[in-house]
Amino acid sequence: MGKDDLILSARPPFSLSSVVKSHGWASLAPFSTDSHTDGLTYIYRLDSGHVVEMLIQEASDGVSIEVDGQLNEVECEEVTRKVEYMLGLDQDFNDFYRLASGEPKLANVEERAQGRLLRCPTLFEDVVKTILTTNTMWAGTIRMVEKLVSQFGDPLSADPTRHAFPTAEQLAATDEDALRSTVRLGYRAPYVLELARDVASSTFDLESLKTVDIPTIQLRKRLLSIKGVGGYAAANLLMILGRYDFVPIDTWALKMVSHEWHGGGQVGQAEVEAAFERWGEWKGLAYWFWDWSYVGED
DNA sequence: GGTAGACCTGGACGC
DNA sequence: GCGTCCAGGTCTACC
Repeated sequence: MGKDDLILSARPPFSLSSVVKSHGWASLAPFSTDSHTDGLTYIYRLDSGHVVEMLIQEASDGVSIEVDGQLNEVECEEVTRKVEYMLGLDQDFNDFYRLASGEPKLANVEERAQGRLLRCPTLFEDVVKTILTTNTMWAGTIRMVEKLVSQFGDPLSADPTRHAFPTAEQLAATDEDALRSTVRLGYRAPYVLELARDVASSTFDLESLKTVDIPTIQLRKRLLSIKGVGGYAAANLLMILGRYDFVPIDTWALKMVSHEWHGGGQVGQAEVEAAFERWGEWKGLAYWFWDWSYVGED
């Protein structure tokens, strides 16, 4: 495989920019955005162990992928499969757009091709990152993920200062003290370690949850069985998995709903759920892309 | 089923 | 430079 020779098409409407801006994942290692090329880069560890940098850019009907170095046919197929999943190229939001067309607060979702949420190549990486978003500021999440990647991920051969996200096996081989003292995970360290060990030992087939054909409520229960994953984290992960039946309720959600419908007064989970109940299986997306009136001080 | 308190880190602030 | 307070979800124990 040479440069610029992978072109993937997406189900329209599609906007790479919308996927990149869909949530904060693009600013967490080993993702990065490139202002010069307006593209998304990701340092990816192939199944073979070979670490490459992928540059993903908008193309006419989808995206182009440029990979540093030569890939064989099997590796090209792997990169194609992963990028299709990460960007949700085949995801269909037409039912959501039809519902949203009557709601002024969601008036632009179709025009902006909003709906897809950027995903990591493995659910393991998405779960670890989600755990690292809980009970901390966003700057703390960025810092923890960066340290986790630089300490335990395999280096990019072209630039050994940059690394891929560590595999479950690599994290399973470390210990709680290292995760606490080096990565500063605090009380999250045993959660990440337990998950890594369960996945590495095949005690927990986490990746199968990407495609498992079970009701959302059951999928949520499986996610909640992971230590460190509570209601907010499970709803966030369900969104990543393309299930939008739950709203990820954090302090920001409470604040937004409070100002949108309750005059800034105190609200709880029940009020947030009630506010989006009418959106049914799309309530997570309706919440996510809602055009909030309150901009606040943060 | 609901609730209180502990868990950690880093930033802000006062002294 | 040091101490204190605070923000951020989840877990566990208890009622």
